[in-house]
Amino acid sequence: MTSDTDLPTTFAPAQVEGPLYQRWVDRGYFTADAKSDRPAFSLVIPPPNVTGSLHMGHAFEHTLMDILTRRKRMQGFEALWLPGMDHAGIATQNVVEKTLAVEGLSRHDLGRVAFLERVWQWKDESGGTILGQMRRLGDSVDWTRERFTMDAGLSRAVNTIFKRLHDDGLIYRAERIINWCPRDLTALSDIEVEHLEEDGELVSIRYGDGADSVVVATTRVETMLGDTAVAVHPDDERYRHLVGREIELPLVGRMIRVVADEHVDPAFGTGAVKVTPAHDPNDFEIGRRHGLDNINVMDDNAAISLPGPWLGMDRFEARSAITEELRRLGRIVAEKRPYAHSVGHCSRCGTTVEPRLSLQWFVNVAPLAKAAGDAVRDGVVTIHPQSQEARWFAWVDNMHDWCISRQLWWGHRIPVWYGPDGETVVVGPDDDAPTGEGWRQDEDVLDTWFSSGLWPFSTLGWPDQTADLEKFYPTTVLVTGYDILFFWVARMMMFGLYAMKDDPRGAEPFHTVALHGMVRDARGKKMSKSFGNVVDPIEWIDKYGADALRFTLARGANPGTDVPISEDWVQGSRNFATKLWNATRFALMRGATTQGELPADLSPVDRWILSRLAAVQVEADALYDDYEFAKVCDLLFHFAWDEVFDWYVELVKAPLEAGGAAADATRRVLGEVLDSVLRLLHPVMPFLTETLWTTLTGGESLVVADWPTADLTRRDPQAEQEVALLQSVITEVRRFRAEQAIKPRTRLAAVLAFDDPAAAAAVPGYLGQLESLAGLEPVTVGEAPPGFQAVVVPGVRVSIDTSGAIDVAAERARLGKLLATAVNEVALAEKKLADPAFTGKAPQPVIDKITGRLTTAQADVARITGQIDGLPS
RNA sequence: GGGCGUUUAGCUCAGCGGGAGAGCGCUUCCCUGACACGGAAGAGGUCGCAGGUUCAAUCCCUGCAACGCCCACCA
Repeated sequence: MTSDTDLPTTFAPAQVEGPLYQRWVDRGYFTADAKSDRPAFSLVIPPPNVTGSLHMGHAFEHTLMDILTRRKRMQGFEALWLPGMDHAGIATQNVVEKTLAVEGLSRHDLGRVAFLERVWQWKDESGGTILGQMRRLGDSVDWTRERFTMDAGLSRAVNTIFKRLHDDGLIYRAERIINWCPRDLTALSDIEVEHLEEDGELVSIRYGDGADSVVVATTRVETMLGDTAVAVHPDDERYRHLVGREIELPLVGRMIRVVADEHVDPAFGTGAVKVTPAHDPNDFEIGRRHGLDNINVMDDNAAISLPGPWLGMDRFEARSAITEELRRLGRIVAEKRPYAHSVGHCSRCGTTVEPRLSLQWFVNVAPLAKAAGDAVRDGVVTIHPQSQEARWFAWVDNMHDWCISRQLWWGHRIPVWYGPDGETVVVGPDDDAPTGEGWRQDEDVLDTWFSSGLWPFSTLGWPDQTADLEKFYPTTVLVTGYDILFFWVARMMMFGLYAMKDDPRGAEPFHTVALHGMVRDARGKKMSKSFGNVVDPIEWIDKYGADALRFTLARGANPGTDVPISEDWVQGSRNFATKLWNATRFALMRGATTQGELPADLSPVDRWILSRLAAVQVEADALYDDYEFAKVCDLLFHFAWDEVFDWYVELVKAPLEAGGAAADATRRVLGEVLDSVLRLLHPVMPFLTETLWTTLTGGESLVVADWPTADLTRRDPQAEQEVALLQSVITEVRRFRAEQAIKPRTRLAAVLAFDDPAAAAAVPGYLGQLESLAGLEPVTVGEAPPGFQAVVVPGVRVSIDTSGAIDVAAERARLGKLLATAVNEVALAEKKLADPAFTGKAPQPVIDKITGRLTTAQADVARITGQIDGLPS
């Protein structure tokens, strides 16, 4: 009766996973064919500069994408990841590769090396960031800006979009106030600036003298050197006499104008504002309106550049020095310290950002952002979960122009050339760069999000009309974290909608944005180096298996919310994996098979589990479709473990022992159920299910197997009811035994009697199961002899031979508790039903439900009372 | 300064107008020939606080509190 299985007795993930992965790759399961006539399912996988590195968050993201892809592939789609790490050709990755080369690693080590993380986290002795490191490595690595090379395809795409936007007037070069990082020596876009609440100072200074004086306040005293005006509100009576006149700027001695501008809030402070057009965005706008001069007072390092006593002094030193001097001159009217206000910091290195006038390249985002907002508003693109849409609109509808030039060492150089006579030429993808004396290319590189924003189509060969682009654009879904909604998703939307606007298939880069949360530790804390709670996914994969880690991540993946993860959970998943392994092994030993048709004549237990399977399949499909991975995992976990393994397999043991046609049928059903369960679980536990499934079915691979579809004709409410009754009989007897402290090995004789025909018809068919699962032996049907103790469930009385030796007190206590809840239930239901307000207004189904509840509760009361009365005194 | 979210069992989280759920942890019993990474039976919550709407509120509304996140050019 025991058949051979290929499964080792113990489950060792490592021995299963590596070889399988290689086999899938070798057979091309991970490549997609643009020419196939299968429907396309494509998703965008973030380039490495987006995901950062192969840390837990990356593992999480990969897990979600792979879950989607595997299921879709099984459902008959041509599934494509765009384009996977192997094709990544963006600038950052080149840097990374060179870095890895220095350490003697290759890209194939990516799975084990948290590569980019390392690059970003590098600090030299002075606390410098990546820049310093690159300079340090400069001797051994050839990566100067000029010689930097990029993937040709991406380069072409970047140049194409740049030129198109420029020619449409959507990219321009201008002097604007930008966020400047004096440490990294580069401009930053708005979202690269992190605002932090800080204790600063608010200093009120008197400008001008006598009747022509006015008090202004500032948190950045040093900028006063560049003031070119004082602004007041046009309707402010207090200052009306000053408007248009000039007053003297202290320390500097320059005469500055008093201007009237709507921007000034007369109720704030003194109602007068110092205007520094070169160091404040608001002031810059005021300056533009009034034709003021822009005086830049700092150099790239944020040291004072204005000739005078403070020349060369750092901005913060200058702040106190200048304050001191003003105080000496009696110019300071008030000082508020500490003054809490928020200050911008470089998101890369933490340095306080200096708003500063600078000549940079910008994208005019208004029309692009509007399109991005409309796409979601019009339902062309769906953001999932929907609750995140609000954030999207708030952002997209209020976006400022995007500063895209960076003074960094890596990145895609701006495709603009300047001629000796002031010419400016934007070089398109098919143009030759101008040559000759005096021509030079713009020194700056593009914001990394500029090239990343092209990802969905540049990776498909755009601007060429490739077969890939034809088939896979627009992509089906983008899976990514809510933290980069604005960084990356927004850029892809803007570029996609713009660049592909003439595409008949649709311009949007993806139809659905599925947002997930951040991976956190067991206490819900963000994983971070400083907390010391960062876990390398490889560590847990080695310890518990990739399936265990993946199942854990998937099981925590509620859309849009963060995922706490801890070793305990991974252990739990590993336990589930082991359970699956052992259960399947057992089934194989008992001859479970997937060969042949399902027999028409099945036992109620077989019909029950098939019925449940059909229900679970329907539910699982709906959840998978809705990106509800946590719920899918939960559903399948409980169906497999509780229903299939703990009940079905146990109930079926006795019939299988008995043999015959019924046993053959059950072997087939067992095979059928496992087959489907393994398929359903494959997306979330690919390695384990592949091994088990191929052994069970002899099939080639789950990767190319069909997704199971629910057979609704198998739904069988009667069988479900019957088994539910059986389960409650067994459970009640077990509970009785446990409370009576009856040794598990002790076999007790029992006699069954029935209170309703359905039970009388069903239960006698399960005497074998009652014996093995409830520890009863022998079990007969008939009149209960005196002295037997009755365990009663609705419809069935099980009289058990306890040889008079039962713990009456314990039993009385147990029954008393049951009675109390039943009595309570009756009272509650009666009260409700007696209330005309309830019966008058509640919907009929609810009333029926309560009525039904009352009936059962009343029956329970009678039943339990009878039991208590039957107890020996 | 705006906006959003969270508050349910010891921990991490589901649920969301009509009988409080899961995983882990905990208690008791059991090494029964698939599995002790297991099996069986349990304990544990006035669903943040205060009002309101409703026949009915953990679920809807209002206020409050705590925590968290995002956004922000108010000197």
